[in-house]
Amino acid sequence: MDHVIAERVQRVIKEWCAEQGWTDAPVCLVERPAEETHGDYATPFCMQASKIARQSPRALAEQLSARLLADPDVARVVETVKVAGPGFINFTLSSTAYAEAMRMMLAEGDDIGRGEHHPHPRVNVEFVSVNPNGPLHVGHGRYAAYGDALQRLMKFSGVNLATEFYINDYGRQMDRFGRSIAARYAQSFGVDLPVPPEGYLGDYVVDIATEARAEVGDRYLEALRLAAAERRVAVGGAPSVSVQAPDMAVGDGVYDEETPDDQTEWSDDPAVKEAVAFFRAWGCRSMLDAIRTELEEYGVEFDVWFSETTLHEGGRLERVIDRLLDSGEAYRRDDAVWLRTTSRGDDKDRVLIRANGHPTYFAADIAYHENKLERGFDHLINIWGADHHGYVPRMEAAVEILSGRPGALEVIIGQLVNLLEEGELRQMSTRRGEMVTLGELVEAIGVDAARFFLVSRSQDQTLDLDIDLARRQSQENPVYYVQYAHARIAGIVRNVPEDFEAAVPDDPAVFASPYERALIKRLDGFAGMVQDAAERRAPHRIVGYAQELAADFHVFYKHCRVIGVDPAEASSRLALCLVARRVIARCLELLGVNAPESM
RNA sequence: GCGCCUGUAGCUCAGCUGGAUAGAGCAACGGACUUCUAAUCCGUGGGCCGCAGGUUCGAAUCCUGCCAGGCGCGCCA
Repeated sequence: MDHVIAERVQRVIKEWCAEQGWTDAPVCLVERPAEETHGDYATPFCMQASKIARQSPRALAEQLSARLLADPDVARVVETVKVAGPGFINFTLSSTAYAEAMRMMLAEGDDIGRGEHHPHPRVNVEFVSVNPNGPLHVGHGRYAAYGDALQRLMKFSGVNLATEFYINDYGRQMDRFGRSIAARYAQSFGVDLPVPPEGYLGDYVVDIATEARAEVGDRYLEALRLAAAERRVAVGGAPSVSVQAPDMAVGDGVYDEETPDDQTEWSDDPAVKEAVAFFRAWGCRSMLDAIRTELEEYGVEFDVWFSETTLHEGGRLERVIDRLLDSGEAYRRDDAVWLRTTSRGDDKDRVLIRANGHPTYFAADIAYHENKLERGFDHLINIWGADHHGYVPRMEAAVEILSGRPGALEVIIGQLVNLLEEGELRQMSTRRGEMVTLGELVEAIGVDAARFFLVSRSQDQTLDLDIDLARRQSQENPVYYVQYAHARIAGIVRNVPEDFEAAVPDDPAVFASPYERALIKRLDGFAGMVQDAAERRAPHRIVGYAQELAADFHVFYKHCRVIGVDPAEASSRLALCLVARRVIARCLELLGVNAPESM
């Protein structure tokens, strides 16, 4: 309907401009006015063209509206043409336009709104990508809901796309996690081996240690006794570090390098190292299983799970760094290897290999993104939390160097979730184990409400989530409003007599009410909304659209009966219901929310 | 200090590649169920769109400055 009317109006106006001899006339926009009394469509063309025409916008509009009405193609779908306001031309649609639009939408079936599939470019969307050393928290839930809705939306709009989870299973944080589990394991045997000061103190660490003990018994007990003994010597008899959490948030400025615990480790004894390696691997597998299961229950699945460790083990890092050195994009200075990211807009060059010989996280990320490009992806989308936005310029520069073209990497920064409980801001820390997990949120309000709510706001907006409200809201959450519309339609369809057929008869009396027309117009806007939301990476628009659609349906439902009216009206309304049901179901599917048949 | 994000109704937020009288949900108040599900519908009240300039026929939207909040700025991950 949008295109049908826009094209016809634009053609007439273009012809008219040509007759006037204007070569640089402005583009004629045809849009839906915000105010319903202004008609179904409107164009501000005359205001824009009045300068060239050397006439007032209104005078121009009078001439053009007469011309438009005289055109048979326009007259078919347009009921009235009016000049209004400062010089708008407003149109209202004819009943023929509604009937034609409905026939087209009905014929599209389940594919209504689906974009044409484009095999190129191949797009990779990476999101969530956490260290597997703790449960997912609410912020991850937001990025998961956003990323998954975005990938579903982009696929539906026609993009060739695969999703990916990067497992940060390498490095110091994982070592600390391994030693935290080892300490809990040792403690379960009564050994005084405290959790490291930079370790993880959540109860789930104890659970993992318990599982490990059930599996391996006391196999690592002696090694950890040794670690406890050596450690006591190393700290010179000072009281061992309390098992209680230090009052310290993540990222409070304490440099990791200066943490003595990391420098001394527990012991150089091979048996101790082996024990720590075991608990690190055990914990990683255990957490990863838990995360995968939790995401599945949350309705989020990935095409590829990519382990950072495989980059280090396969010699990939060395290869890519050699390549960068050969090409001159990287260089050596002060015993370190640097990447010349300043050549691509970064503030300063970045270290790839530290003076101590260890690669940085950045180096691993470069190897990883090179791998994505080698796997044939043309466009890489990464969804990161706001706390990583300082990392964006160097990564964009790196991918530009790797791919040879700017813009191959698109980083979408998601803002954080502030949790409010009893009106108080709740600080979160993975290591202290003090946080609201995604699991707790889902338990409180359910998957449907959690996903619907967490994706309902623009991702670049910080989101205040009041836990108490979320708990209470379970009955009045907007998600139920949309689901209820779906269930109501399902009810109608169930109750329709067998011989009923959905169809749009050629009868001017069909779709005469404003309630039916509003619903048809809304449904007609679905395809445009999909394309727009996909291009803008804005799945929250689906939420707004779905609520508006549901509202239009509930009004229709109140005023227009389907069963028990005359046959032409009944079959046309049934057609309207079927299309509405498909579109609501599609919106909910794109959001990862259930579309219930009854409630 | 520099960079990114954000300031819109009592609350949570849409609208931001410029269009007419700025919207929704929640909260408040008043109505509507003999008929396909009342988790619904109808109505009422509620706004210097952070502030000040600029561009434009037209600015919540674009530009500049200021104010306020969040995040970031390491040879950490």
